[in-house]
Amino acid sequence: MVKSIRFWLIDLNDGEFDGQRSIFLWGVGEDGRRILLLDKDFRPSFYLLLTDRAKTELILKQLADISTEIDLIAEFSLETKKLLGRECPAIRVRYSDTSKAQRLAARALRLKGLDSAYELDIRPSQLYLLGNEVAPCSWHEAEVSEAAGSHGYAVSRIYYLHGRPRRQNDITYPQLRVLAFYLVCAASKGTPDPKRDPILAISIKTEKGVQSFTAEGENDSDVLAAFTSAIRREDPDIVVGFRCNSRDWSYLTSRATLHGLTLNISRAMTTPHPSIFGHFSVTGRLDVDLSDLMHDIPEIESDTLEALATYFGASPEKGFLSLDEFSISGSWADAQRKGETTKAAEQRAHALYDVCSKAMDFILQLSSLTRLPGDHVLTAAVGFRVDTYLMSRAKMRGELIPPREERSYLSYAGGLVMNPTPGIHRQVAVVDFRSMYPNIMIAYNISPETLVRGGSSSIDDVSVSPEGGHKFVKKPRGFLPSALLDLMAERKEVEKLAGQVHSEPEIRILQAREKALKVISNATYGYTGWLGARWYSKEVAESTTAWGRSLITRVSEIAKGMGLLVIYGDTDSLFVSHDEKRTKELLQRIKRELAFDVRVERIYSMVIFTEAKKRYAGITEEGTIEIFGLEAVRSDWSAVARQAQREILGVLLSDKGKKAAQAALDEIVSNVRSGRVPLEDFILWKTTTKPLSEYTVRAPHVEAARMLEERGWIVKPGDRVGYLVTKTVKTTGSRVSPYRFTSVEQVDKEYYVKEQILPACNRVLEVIGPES
DNA sequence: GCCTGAATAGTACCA
DNA sequence: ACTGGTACTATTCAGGCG
Repeated sequence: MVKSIRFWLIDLNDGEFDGQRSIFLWGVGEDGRRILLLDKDFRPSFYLLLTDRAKTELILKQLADISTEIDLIAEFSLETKKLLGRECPAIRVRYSDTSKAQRLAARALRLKGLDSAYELDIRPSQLYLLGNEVAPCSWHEAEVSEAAGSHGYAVSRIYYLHGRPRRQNDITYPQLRVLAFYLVCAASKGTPDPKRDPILAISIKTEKGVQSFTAEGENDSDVLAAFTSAIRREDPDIVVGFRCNSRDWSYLTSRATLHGLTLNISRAMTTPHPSIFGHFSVTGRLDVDLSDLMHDIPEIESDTLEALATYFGASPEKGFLSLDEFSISGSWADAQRKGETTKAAEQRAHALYDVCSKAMDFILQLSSLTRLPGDHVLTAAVGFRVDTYLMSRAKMRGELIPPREERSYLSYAGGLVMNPTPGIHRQVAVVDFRSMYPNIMIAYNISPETLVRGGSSSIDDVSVSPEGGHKFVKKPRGFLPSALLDLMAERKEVEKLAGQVHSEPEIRILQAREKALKVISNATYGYTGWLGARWYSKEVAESTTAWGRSLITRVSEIAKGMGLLVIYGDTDSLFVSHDEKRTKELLQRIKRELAFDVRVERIYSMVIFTEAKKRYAGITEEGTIEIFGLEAVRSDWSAVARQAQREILGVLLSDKGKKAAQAALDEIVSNVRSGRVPLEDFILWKTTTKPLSEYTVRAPHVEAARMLEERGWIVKPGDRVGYLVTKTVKTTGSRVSPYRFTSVEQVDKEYYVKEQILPACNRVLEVIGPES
């Protein structure tokens, strides 16, 4: 019996059911039941571009012959598609077997009258999302008939789909079950090694509360078994960890293999398996690694769970209990240590749970917007998010999706950065363009297919970019501008809605939706200059920045023409001398003459510039100090130097004069020399960007990392290395030492005074006149 | 071999 | 692993000097 149901799509994959290839859609029904919907009728397809229409019949026959030869079940049909805006005939090939389809394409492209294959580089489950009105983390309506039994899957119903599900315009989501987990491993010699070091504890947090499984002695097989059954019992929709993709899942799998156990925790009773974007897939559930979230939040300085939790206000009231795996090893038999460690792990599982519930709206909205499944969307880099979003738009418009191509790097000019006027300035307005690059792309219709190659077009029909002289047709609206317009229009609408709605979950969801829209529209310009982009176009990227440079230059000229002082400018912002009346006039003139939206982003009652670009500090009228680019906000400077510079800036910006600042500096220096500073404040943190063996110079942080490696620590690209400069006199080599093996007595304080504190502070003090 | 200034490597910032 | 523009430190290297 066929009936209509509503469901929310959690995850999807393609696999086999009853010996038949099917798309598996894992969802939550309106009644809260966890369900599996099977689409047995979906066949992915790719396209072959037809260059010679007269040969169609012949080509179709040849294609059929090849398929028979390679034993591929395929259907062919002639369709009219668009390629970069131009209509063109294409042969659609519906196929059942991906690798055979690739073989068919390889041979087909040798035939006369065919040119390039499209959409063969996209996975079937992704094609399913793109080609239909189906989106992850969204509500759908579908016609289904119920299958008997649950076939061993962890769902309460299985349905066969009749036709495709249809996405509904509803941004809410059902009550989802979340399970957060945190792993503590023994670390007998540096970084825990799954071959050697057992898992000492796993803490999990669900709606019901916190629970821990701890190893008896060195045997963690019970821990693994308890964790497995806990997941099956709790049946979460979302499994949340921290570094679970880069560490926990493979650690768990390795330990399980060692004990001959199986971590069959997915809804298909399979084990977590590595998938695309360096991600682990737990079929039917969303595996969310919250460490990925930090790439989206630059405000979080250190890349730790504790910093993430603090940012989201999810830390325990009295702070986290310390958890140093290195020191636990060997003392696990001690009941008190064991208890403390377990408590610390529980705090972290709890914090992850809370962070997840606060970040969930954004993750789900981003997934639903881009159509990247909820567990991929955080792991996928910004470029892939834009890529997927554009792919779904292309599909809906009958546009062929361009393949990802190998390209060589070509540089182009970016934003304009002006030389600042050094010194202290009072009453300064920062005027900036709102969403400059997206608006430029819309205004000049900049897109790969609106670009005119060759010079035949009439000058009235095109916009010509400054400097590069690239031409873009004014009509019809381009692919990227139309995407940006939609994104910005929806953003405005969502903003408006958020202002009208007052109930708590709805407001949060709307704000998250807005953030997702913003992320995609802001990244689109950069995306066009990215070699990996399907819609890569250097001309598009460089024209966008060229118009940007021209705009900011004109703003600067207008300001100067009005007798305002232009103190600094970078890309889309301009610092000008401020008084109420003339700033207002400036804005009006810009709007009138340039037809772009500008606003006063900030008014500083005082701002300090050195001679350097991209580095300044200001104080607002409310007394908030903001620092950009200077040492005080650089994570690779020591805390002593950063704090010192911050303090000096504080004195100067509260108008206490240079002498007072100098006095404050003297005190800081003597305090450091007299030795009342903790070790942590001297640590220098730097990130390694590649394997240690690839470094060509003996950089300090690399030397420190090598010392760590000697002691059993594994330093991977992207890891932060903390080190100190010590007094050790060595004839050659460096004077650095990894922080966990250094005592404060070894620290070379003179280095920190002369090479850290004084340069950072003097840079600022030097630009201040003696009388200030 | 030692000193010095220029070139290069490396990182993290701003927009 | 979205872009280019930028500052800054430490290391490395080339060249002058004795």
